[in-house]
Parts: sequence; structure tokens; C-alpha cells
Amino acid sequence: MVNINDVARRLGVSRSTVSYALSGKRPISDATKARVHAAIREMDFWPSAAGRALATSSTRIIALLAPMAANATPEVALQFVHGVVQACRASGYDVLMVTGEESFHSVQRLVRAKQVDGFIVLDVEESDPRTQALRDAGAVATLVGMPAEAGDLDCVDIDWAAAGSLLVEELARLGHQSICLVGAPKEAHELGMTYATRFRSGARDSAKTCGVQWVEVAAVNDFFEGVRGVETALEEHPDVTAFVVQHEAAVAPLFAALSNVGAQVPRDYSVVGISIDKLGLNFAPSVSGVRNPSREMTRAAVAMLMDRLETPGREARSLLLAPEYVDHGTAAAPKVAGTPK
Amino acid sequence: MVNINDVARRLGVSRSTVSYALSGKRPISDATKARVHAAIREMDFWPSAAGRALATSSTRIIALLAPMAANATPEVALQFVHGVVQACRASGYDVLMVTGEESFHSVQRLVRAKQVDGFIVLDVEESDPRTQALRDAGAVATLVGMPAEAGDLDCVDIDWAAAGSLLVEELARLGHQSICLVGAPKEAHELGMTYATRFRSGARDSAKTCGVQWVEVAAVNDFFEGVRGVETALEEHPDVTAFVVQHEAAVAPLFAALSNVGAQVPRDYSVVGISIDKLGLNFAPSVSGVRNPSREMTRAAVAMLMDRLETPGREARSLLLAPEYVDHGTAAAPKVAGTPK
DNA sequence: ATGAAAGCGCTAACAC
DNA sequence: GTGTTAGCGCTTTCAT
Repeated sequence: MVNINDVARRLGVSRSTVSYALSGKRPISDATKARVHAAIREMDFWPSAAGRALATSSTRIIALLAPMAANATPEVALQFVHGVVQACRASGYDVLMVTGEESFHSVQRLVRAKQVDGFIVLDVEESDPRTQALRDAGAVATLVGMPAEAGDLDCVDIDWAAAGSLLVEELARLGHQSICLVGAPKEAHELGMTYATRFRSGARDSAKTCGVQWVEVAAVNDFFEGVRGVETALEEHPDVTAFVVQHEAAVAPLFAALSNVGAQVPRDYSVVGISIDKLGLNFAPSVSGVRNPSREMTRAAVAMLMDRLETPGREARSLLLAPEYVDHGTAAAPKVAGTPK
Repeated sequence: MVNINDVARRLGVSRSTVSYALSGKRPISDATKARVHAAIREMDFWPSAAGRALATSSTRIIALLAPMAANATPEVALQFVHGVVQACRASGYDVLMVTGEESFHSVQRLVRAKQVDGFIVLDVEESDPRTQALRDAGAVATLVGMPAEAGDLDCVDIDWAAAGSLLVEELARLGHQSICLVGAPKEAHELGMTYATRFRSGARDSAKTCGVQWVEVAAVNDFFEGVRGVETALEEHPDVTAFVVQHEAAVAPLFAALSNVGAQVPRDYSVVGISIDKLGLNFAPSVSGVRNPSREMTRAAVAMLMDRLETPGREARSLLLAPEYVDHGTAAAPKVAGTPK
């Protein structure tokens, strides 16, 4: 396979000339620059990643830590993976994918072997062992999610509390007086997924402020059980006219339950939630509400990381993305009181 | 950061001794081997990936080409990604994630820059441009999926035709006389996704062989439209007592449609399909049928690739995994004829 | 504007 | 069983 020596020899110039013609790190006459580029194209020369990495001590690879544990939604995880890869490629970086348990133990290995220049960390929990591993290893990293204590690490997340507020306020504005939250599974709270807790807090606070009745159901990791859960809630709280759903994937069992009692959306019930930009085949229902800004988040996360790589010393930053409401026609004013379903 | 020289100097041995003590590629006395390992642990030495890669011309990185295009199911894609990463790690390889359009153009770049040792290719279509790119670049690769012409490339896939047959036969065995296929979206067929076509063929053939009535509906990439599609099919074909669903994700709209007409599963209708091993939060229904053996597939794909890396010359292999039936309680004997729903 | 040469950290062929 | 040394392919400092 042709290397930089071959190119240099062919042109009768030195290796450094070829190198600089490519990097532009020192002036090269337009004539030779053109000749170099022509030769490179002609000989199909690609600088060896290993040689370059050894010389620069930079691999231009970013590790993506994606645990893919029991608390992540597949669609969202995939959005993030795709988004991170695209954003990194746009900056000339490749992405090393680390999943599962490896996600924790790999930090030290990858840093010490100088396999990667930095880390993007998904599904960050309240007190996430990975944050300490990253600090110990002296890694450059951006967290997607909000740990209790970010410290010197950059973070990006959705303003989940604001999202919860916004949804409840929208329903209240439409005239709903009694709202049911289909929240995250209780495991999410137990595992310290702050997004779930923050969303719930924001929603609860706004419910109180708006003076609406408030009911909560936890989503369950099973379709039929989820259906039953909603049905039970409907029986126990017949006043409920609207639902706020944390996970869009939990909308399908909700719709099934509503359908079982002969109700229609939004005629009989309004449903709002966090909707996901669809990627790939998607047979799931879309709801009005807050769009999960996965693209913006991954872009921001990668941008922060790149910035950190360029300016190693700078102080840590923390970014909360504001939610925006998108209408998909699943929310409307409630039927007037006294019109039973 | 400590390197192999530091370790050697500290012990008063040569670099090669340290290297060989680690690789085991030549006999080292137990005494020095122990001293070396102790020093490595103590000094926290990790061989630099770049140095090693440059010396061995092997990066111990595998590229995973995952287009994540409109024709993939998120849950399944994630299973594959996770499975490939785990399998590669088990063999001491890391995984470079390549998504989207990059999936095609990156082949040449990664091969020529010697960034990776091999490729795992997901969502392989009937005539996939990536196969030619891989051949042109002289890459080592295993395809997950079946192109029309694999040639010298290794492949792994599910025996989709057998899966289709098995499901229809199971329903026929239970006594169903009229079956409806909720197939892949028509885009899947148009885009040359052979899995969809092979599954349908297997199912059709068995329907003919078993002498059952056969109806087909294409899944649509939208919940409500999917519900309407099933409702229409139910009206036009009142004899149908069972459904075969290609994508488990399309089960939710099917259930919603059945619920809308007041029917229950499996009392009024049986439903079988390709069920997915759940990963992460999953609010979707599980159905009886064939389990998508994503773990086995990724394991097999990686094993084939490793084998190829060790034995560069060997002839190409092609592996079709046999489906096995798993019961989740959504299929039963039909109600006797004359008992309308 | 260009060339020469010293590394980057490791492996492996060649000594002994 | 162990040491010596020549690369692997690139970048970058020091010369000119």
C-alpha cells in the first residue's frame, strides 16, 4: 500500500513537503501543492491512521459510551448514536462504540492505550460511576444527561422540568381540569435517572400552579400490564380528561386502553408527551407535545467536546435545551363537564 | 504517560522481553514474566494502540456499517449493534461505528487509512453497493443479510423463508383456515430488502401447501394508518382468524385495531410473528412466534470475521439460522365456525 | 519555500 | 531465555 515516501519520491520532493501540502501547516508554493494533490489522487494515497496517531498522539476517534441498559428507550438511544456519529464525522472524527458493562471499564483502557481523543457519555445517571472513571483517567468528555455533580465535566441535556411544565400548562390552557401522568417506569427513578424525576417535578409543580387535579401512573415495561394500568386509573379517576406521557413508546398501550373503553383521541381524551424524531421503520403513534431534540443534543455534545479538545483548560459548561411544543393533533379542549364518555 | 521503555528500564530488561512477556509469542522464564506483570500493574502501563498498530499493521478495530435507513427497525438495529460490540470485545476488538450515508463512502477511507481490520455490514440489501466497495477495497467483511450475489464475502442471516413457513404451519396446525399476513412495508420490498420478500414467500408457500385462505396487508409506517389497514382487512375478509406479523413493532396497531372491533387475543384472533429480545425499556407487546436470533447472528457474524482474519485465504461461507418457535400465549385454536365475533 | 532527520511506541527478526 | 536493532508511516523541529 502506497505511503508518504512513495508520493514524495515520485515527485522528487521531501516527505515533509507532502505532509505540509496536506495539512497546510506551513506555506507550500501553489505549484508543488497542486503536484502533490495530483499525485495523491493518482496514486490513491491515504495517510495511515496509525502513523499519524503515533506522531500526533491524536487518533481522531471519539468513544461513545452507550450502556443500553434497562432504562433506555431503543428509539431514542438509536437517535443519539446516529446523531453522535454524524456530528463526529462532520468534524473529521470517527466513533468507537462502547456498550453495556464495558461502558464503565473501557474508560481507563481507552484513555491509557490512547485509543480515543475524547468521550461522549449517554444515559448519565444521578450518581454515575463513569464520571469518576473519566476524571480519574483525565479524559476529555461531554455527558449527555445531568449527574448530581458534573464538576469539571461538560454536560448537555433537555430541560426536562421545563418540558413537564410546558405540557401540563398546555393542557390546562385547553381547559383540562384533571390530568394523568403516565410517567417513567419506577425503575427509572430508582436507578437515579434524573430525567424522569425532573420531568415529573416540573409537571407536578405546574399542575399545582394551574390548580388542576393530578394523577400519576408509572409506565411498565410490558404492553398488557401497561394497558391494565391505564384502565385501572380511568376507573379510579373518572374525571381525568388528559394524559401526559413521558415515554412516547408508552403511548401505544395508552391508546389501546382508551380504545378498550371506547374512547377516542382527542375527542374523549387529550394525550401529550415527548415525541421522538422517527428513524427507520416506526409503527408507533406520534403525539402532540415536546419533541425530543436528539439532533440538537448530539450536535451540542460533540461541539462541546471538540471545543474542549481545542481548548483543554477551559471551564466546564452545562447546557439545558429548552423544550418547544409541536402539534400532532392529539390534544384538544375537553368535552364540557357532564358529557360522560 | 508510561511506555514500554519505562517498564523495561525499571526492571533492567529489554523492551522485547516486556513485549514478549505480554504477548507470549516467545518463551520467557516464569520469574521475569512475573516481574514484568507486576511492574506493568504497578506502573499502570498500557501498550499504546497507535504504536502497536503501526508495528503490527493491525488496529484490532472492526468497523460496523449500520446505515440506519428508513428500512430498519430501531429495536432490532440496536440489538445488532449491541451484539456486535459485545462479540467483538469478547475477541479483544473494538468497534468503530459508521452510520448513514457514510456507511458506503467510509469503506475505502477506513481500509486505505488502515483504520480497521475488518467490517461487519448490517441491513444488506439485494444488490448492495457496499458489497462492491468492500471487494474493491480488498476488505475483510461479514455481511448480515443476504445479497443476491455474496461472491467471496461471508454472510449470516435468518432463514426468513423457513420462519414464514413455520408460522403459517403453526397456525394451520391449530386449525386456522384463513390467515392474514401483516407484512413488511411495501418500501422494504421496493428497496430490495430480501428478508421481507423471503419471509413472504415462505409464508405464502406454506399457506398454499396447508390449503388455508391467504390475505396480505402491508404494514405502514404510521400507527393510525396501520390500525385502519387492519380494520379494512377485517371487513373485507371476515373469515380471517389469525395474523402473521413480520415486524413485531406492527403488533401494537394490530392489537389496537382488534380492540376497536371488540376482539381479544387469542380468544378471537391468534397473532404470531417475529418477536424481538427486548433491550432497554420496551412497552411493546410480545407475540408468540419466531424469536429474532440477533444474539446468535451477531456472534456468528463476528466469529466468521475473526476466522477470516486468521485465515485470509479461506473460501466464503454463508450461514442461515433456523427459526425456532417460542410461545407467548397469543396463538390458540380458532373458535369453531359459525361463532361470529 | 523546501529538505533532513529525529522522534512517536511498539513488534519481531536476528543475534547470542 | 534474553538483548539488540531495524523498521512500521507519519509529523514537526531545525536547518537552509
